[in-house]
Amino acid sequence: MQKKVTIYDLAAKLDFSAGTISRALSNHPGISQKTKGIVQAKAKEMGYRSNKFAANLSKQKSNTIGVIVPRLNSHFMSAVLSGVEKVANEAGYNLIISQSLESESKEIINSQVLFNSGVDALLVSLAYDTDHYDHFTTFTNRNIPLVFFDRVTTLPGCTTILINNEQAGFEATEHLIQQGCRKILYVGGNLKRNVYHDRYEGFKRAHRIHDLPLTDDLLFETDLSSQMAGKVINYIQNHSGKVDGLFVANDTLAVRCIQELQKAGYQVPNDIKVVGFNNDPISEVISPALSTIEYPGIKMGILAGQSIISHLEGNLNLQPTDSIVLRHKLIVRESSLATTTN
Amino acid sequence: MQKKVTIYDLAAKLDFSAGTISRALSNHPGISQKTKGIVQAKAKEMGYRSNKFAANLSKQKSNTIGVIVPRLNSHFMSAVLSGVEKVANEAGYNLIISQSLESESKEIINSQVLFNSGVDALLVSLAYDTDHYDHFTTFTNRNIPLVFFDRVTTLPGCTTILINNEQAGFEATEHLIQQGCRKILYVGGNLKRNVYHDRYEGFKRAHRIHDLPLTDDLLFETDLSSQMAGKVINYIQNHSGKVDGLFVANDTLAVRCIQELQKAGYQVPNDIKVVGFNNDPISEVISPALSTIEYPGIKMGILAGQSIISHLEGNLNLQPTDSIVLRHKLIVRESSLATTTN
DNA sequence: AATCATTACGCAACCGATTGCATAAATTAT
DNA sequence: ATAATTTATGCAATCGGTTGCGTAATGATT
Repeated sequence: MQKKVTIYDLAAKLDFSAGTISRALSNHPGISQKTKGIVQAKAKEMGYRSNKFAANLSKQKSNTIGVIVPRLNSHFMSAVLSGVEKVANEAGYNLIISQSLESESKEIINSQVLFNSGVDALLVSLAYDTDHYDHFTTFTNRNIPLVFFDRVTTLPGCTTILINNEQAGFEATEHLIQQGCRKILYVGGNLKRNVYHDRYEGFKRAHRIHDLPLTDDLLFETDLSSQMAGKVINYIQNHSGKVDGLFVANDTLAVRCIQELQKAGYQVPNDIKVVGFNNDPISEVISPALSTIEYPGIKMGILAGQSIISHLEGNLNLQPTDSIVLRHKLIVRESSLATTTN
Repeated sequence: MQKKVTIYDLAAKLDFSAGTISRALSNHPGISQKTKGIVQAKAKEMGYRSNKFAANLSKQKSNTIGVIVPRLNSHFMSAVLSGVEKVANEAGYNLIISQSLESESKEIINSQVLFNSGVDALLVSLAYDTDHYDHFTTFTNRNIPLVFFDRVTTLPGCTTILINNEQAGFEATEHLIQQGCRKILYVGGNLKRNVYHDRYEGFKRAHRIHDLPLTDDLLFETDLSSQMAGKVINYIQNHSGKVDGLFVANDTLAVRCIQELQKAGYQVPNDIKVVGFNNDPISEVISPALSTIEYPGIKMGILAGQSIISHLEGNLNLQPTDSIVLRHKLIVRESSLATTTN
């Protein structure tokens, strides 16, 4: 069990004051090069390591960014986190990551824990059922940068990072319409989450613009668990009209739906055309390959990280109330193509 | 900008000493119920929040677990992290997660940063090219629990959590042999990493036991990037013998290989049978569905978390040098089945 | 050589909570 | 009523760096 070396140990050994040691180690201009050299050499020799607790305490800054996501283990989320981590790491920030597991109460607890842990900033993607946002005021009150990504809400002074879900929903739906679909079912998540709500809005706009009647029975709200695929197919089978298109709010569920459809004897895309969302790796692997909306996870993470860090470092090239909208892209694959070419 | 409330503010308002406030808040037995009630009520009223830095500094404990993984964004890793986070969160620990991005130098830096951040324990899955392990002695010297998972090394006093890769490799290979394969190519990662090395050992053992000749040209070492799939197929095409089996060390690459094989005109499983590793979601989606080894990510995460926490809390039901081996399972799907039934 | 600027460093307060020890107050025993 | 306990609280040092301000030492200026 090695004993720890403090600046006081160094000070004693070198006959300097602790203050000088501290400044020498942090390369303060008021310390001579010679002294810095001596101190830094000795520090290395004695295996000195700065105690972050003490430093944080006196600087009132932790160099830590808190993150709350619904779950870690999705392709999209881990891509975002990977991007954030990369940027944060390069800028010398640590990441404390926690999961709300889609529960508002856990989100509240986690945000308080992170607050108490003294994070310098907080990055959040909202839980499935979050209704109130009071737990975030603690941060805004203290001027701690608060950034939302993907599943966002508009809180005064907070940056949001997302794609244009309405437009993406529109494009996906319009594409299906152009491929000949007349009865398209929207399979989404909780409509109070912007992402599912906005996509539905785009879905509706596409119907309006293309003069396609839209009834409430073409909205299927789910919790996005993969078990829902079976229910979706049941719903389709029992539906009065002949559903010929499916716009599913994530690829995982879309793929399950395709599998269930095939099991139930449907041909994709001949009987039903399907478009997913996210461009998850599985979308390229399923047969037929799934048309989807490319959703730039890593880029979103990098931008989120950069935004936060520029806030923190004061390079406010972004107004604190800014909203960053990333480009998305409809990727057309076989699952949605009309077979007019044969 | 709210001002922060300290125990001194509470002490002043309530005319107690700071020590009493501290004890009252932490439910110390030497404080009367009445006082505790008063203090806790006032603390809530004034919005008091404990300053972790100060607490950490005086307690020399951070309630934080550091994690270093090669990358966040893989199905397996995010599953593990999800499990760890769940356990840690429930036990009141924070997780600081960092990526080595498969580079030893970044792993070294990250470990030092985490050390300086005062993590109470460190959980590591090694980078692709890590050769030396000196950067971990800082932790063992200070009796900071160090746990390796999946990509492990044996360091004195460290727990490792993994599956029996040798046996898994054996089973996968034996299965291919039993399905009639005679020339099986092992497509693995860096052989100095236990996981790829051990699977190769199992691969060899299966050959020995089944009296199948094994030559060095049946080992294809890769960096596991998906671009390698093309090279694997080239290699197969130019190979003197007719390769009829493929054992690939992860599903992502295995799926790419299947796709490339199909592009090149091979029939899977008729011409070449394929077994992957990890039971990634894509393995069920590809056609033909990919045989693979089930690899319990979340469970591994949960166990890793529990192991660390029991170390920290002193419930040493595990000897510090213990190694935890999780059960794996060969999942047979179409990609490896002999078509004897038709 | 005397004066003025710089430069290099030390002093000591501070960040906020924890905790061993001492003491005062309340309770019980004699 | 007094001594012996028990209970409740205060005191003050401690954790390890950081930083504003003051001063000594060095060098430049005339």
